[in-house]
Amino acid sequence: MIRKSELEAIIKKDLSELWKVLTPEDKRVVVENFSVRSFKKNQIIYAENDEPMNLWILLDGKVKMYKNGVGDRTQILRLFRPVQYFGYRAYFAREAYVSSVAAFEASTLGYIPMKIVEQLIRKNNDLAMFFIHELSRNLGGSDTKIVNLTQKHIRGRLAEAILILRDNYGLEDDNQTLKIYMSREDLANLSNMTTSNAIRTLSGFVNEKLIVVDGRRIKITNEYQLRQIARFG
Amino acid sequence: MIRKSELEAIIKKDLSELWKVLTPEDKRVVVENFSVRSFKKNQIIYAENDEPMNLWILLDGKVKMYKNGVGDRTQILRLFRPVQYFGYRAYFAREAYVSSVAAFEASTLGYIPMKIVEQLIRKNNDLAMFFIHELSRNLGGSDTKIVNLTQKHIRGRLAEAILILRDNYGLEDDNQTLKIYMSREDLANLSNMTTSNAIRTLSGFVNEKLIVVDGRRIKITNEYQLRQIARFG
DNA sequence: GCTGAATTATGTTTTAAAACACAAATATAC
DNA sequence: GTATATTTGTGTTTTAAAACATAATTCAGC
Repeated sequence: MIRKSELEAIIKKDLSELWKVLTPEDKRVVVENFSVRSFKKNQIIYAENDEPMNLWILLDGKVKMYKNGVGDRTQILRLFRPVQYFGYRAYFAREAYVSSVAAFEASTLGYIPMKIVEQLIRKNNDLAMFFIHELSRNLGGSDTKIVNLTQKHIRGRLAEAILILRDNYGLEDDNQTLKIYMSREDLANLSNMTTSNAIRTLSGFVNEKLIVVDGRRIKITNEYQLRQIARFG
Repeated sequence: MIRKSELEAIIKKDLSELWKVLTPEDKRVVVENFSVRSFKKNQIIYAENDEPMNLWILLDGKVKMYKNGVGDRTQILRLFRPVQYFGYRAYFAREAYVSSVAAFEASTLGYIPMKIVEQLIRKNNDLAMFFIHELSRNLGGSDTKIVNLTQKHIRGRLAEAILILRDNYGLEDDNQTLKIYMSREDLANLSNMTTSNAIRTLSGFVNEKLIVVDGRRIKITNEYQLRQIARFG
């Protein structure tokens, strides 16, 4: 159990983007209704068809949003890093979740009942604009992803996935190594291909000296060329 | 030029969903800033990379939102019918349009500067919730589309496209014929395939007696089977 | 440390869909 | 009403990616 003062410190520090638009009264409501929960690696946070109850806030760790399609295949739709918010879309749409969310690695999450969030939104326009902005950016990304995943070839899709990982999670101190270490299968599910093809194409990039791979560690050595492949591949 | 009283009548009738959440003062602002414009068949309403200026309202006709990808290929992302709203996403995301919108057939559209809409939203929470709801539903649809277009086979994608057209534009009085008459190319662009494959697959459905085709007229004769193909194809 | 499971790797075969080619039918322009 | 362009329709070839098969390697549990 976390003490209330400690909790308030976490919220203030990590929710800054949201926090700064809240009134003192709003802040009190958030603190009263905020909970923290830890998830193990691969643990599911919520699943497709579940009823949306909470606004989730990733405080520490890495999380993937994905959707299961036809015949065992999985598509990773979005990746989250601290401090990002999810779980609100289905609630606002008044429908069940259309995707699942699971932890990539051991992660800490905060959550607030969506009913509380909705009450706050109905009184605070800046908060409403925050969600409008988030939803709008996600929708643009989703529309762009449709075209990338359907029209680009395998090499282009994988190159793009690698660059997305770089943009999302950043690089280690060497300024080259991706800060996320994911399985070939996840890499495949992110870029709409089979695991074998992810492995094969990744090896291709290594042969072409675009990247250096050591287990799950990916080091980008020729970003320019990788970007070319992502654009036209 | 349309008279103000006439304009107000159009707005009240067609914008009802939005209209009913507006205060008298909001309504006055909408009427003052509302314009109407006609578009010919295939005319572009706005294009990718344009700066978003207006909230568009389709009053009459049919409109497609699409995105050009690699090598001439086009993906139709969404279809609109009266009275639906678009053009606001990019403005809220503070980015240029990532897709284009064009008229399928001769259409009439209303538009309001997004600056005005934003001012209204900042004062009216119900209006904010309206856009949150719209964005949320679109985002769910877009995420689902990603999986459908990447994982289903050609037959499944086309079957689904036909059912989407049915849900979007409804049926003629015979309760079987789609109320939209689109080219094989548009049908292909909607379901992520080449025009030849759209033609070929459509012929296949005719042979299997799932549909009857007469030029651009599509009559659904075996909806159950079509739905099966859409689900598992 | 050993054992079984999961992950990574690579070669081969199969297949779905694109690309190409060309003809027929419609639609559009003059 | 004729000419031209566009759309529709089919057959054939090519190709990108999946499916299948089988090791090698790494990881996790006991």
